[in-house]
Amino acid sequence: MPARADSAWAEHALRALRQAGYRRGGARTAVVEALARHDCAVTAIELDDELRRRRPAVGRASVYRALEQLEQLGLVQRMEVTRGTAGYERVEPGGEHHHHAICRKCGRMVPFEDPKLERAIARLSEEISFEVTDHDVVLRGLCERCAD
Amino acid sequence: MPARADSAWAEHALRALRQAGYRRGGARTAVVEALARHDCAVTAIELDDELRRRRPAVGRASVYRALEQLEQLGLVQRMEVTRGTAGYERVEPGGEHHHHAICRKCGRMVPFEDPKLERAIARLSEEISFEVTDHDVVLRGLCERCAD
DNA sequence: AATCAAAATGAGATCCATTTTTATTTTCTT
DNA sequence: AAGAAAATAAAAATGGATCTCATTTTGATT
Repeated sequence: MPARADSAWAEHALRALRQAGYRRGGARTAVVEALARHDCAVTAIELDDELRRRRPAVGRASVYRALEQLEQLGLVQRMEVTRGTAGYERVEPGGEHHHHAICRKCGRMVPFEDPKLERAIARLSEEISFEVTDHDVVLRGLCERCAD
Repeated sequence: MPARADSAWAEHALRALRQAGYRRGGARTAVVEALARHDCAVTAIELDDELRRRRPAVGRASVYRALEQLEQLGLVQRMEVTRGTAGYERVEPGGEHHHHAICRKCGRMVPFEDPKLERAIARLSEEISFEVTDHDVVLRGLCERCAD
């Protein structure tokens, strides 16, 4: 489980961006720092809300652009959290990562991890004629609170 | 692997709809039959294109409505195929189902199935404090053709 | 068969997350 | 300090999905 306010990840991400040839930029840095503050998936809109009121304000397009670049470098993971809106969360450098159970009623997201699942996916990725770089598992149903 | 043009599924679905209290309706039936013709995920837009030119034409809203009802009853599975667009495909009554590897370059979708993966997910679904009804696994990467 | 309330439908308007455009500012090299 | 390339913000555009509402169809009840 990732720690809250993971500034180690922020440094890691900024370093990786630099190394990938990106120049430094205030908006992108702000997005990285905002992501570091969240311990589970955030939507672009939520990030935009957080960062719009800053001085200087960060534009919506910059948020999306930064998220895309971060995803490209494998620094964040993108997933659909509700119909039509994506959530983003940081990927720990160690490689360990979690997936999510999402409640179809209230939208609550419960993270989980499972080595067996990861192993099955890893094996599978080798077998198919496809260069797999990423995977995403979502369980859907009802959370404790919403279950009848 | 589901057979092409699965009319058994269509009958199954129409029966289930009836049983769920829905009256019969031309648009919904047309959507069911269209889904039965496809052996892998189709987008709502694609279905709309197919059905719009029919006599009588099926409206876009009816396509989305039907898909939502079918999904609710567990008759079709919804998944994100590309950023911001969902794909739908029929769920076989037997319970066997497949997942997809999706190419980030060309969007090509390669279905696969894996009992080990299913088993890992089934076990997991028991363990977490969540009433899991559904799951979705997506592998992303480059397909044979697009791999450098 | 006729009636009627409820359900289903289609066309278009609308919503909303995301992307594109464009003019401006910032970064970094020379 | 100068200039080319990259980054940015604001606004407009895009596009999938949803909503509205007037009309048609369905199926239970006469």
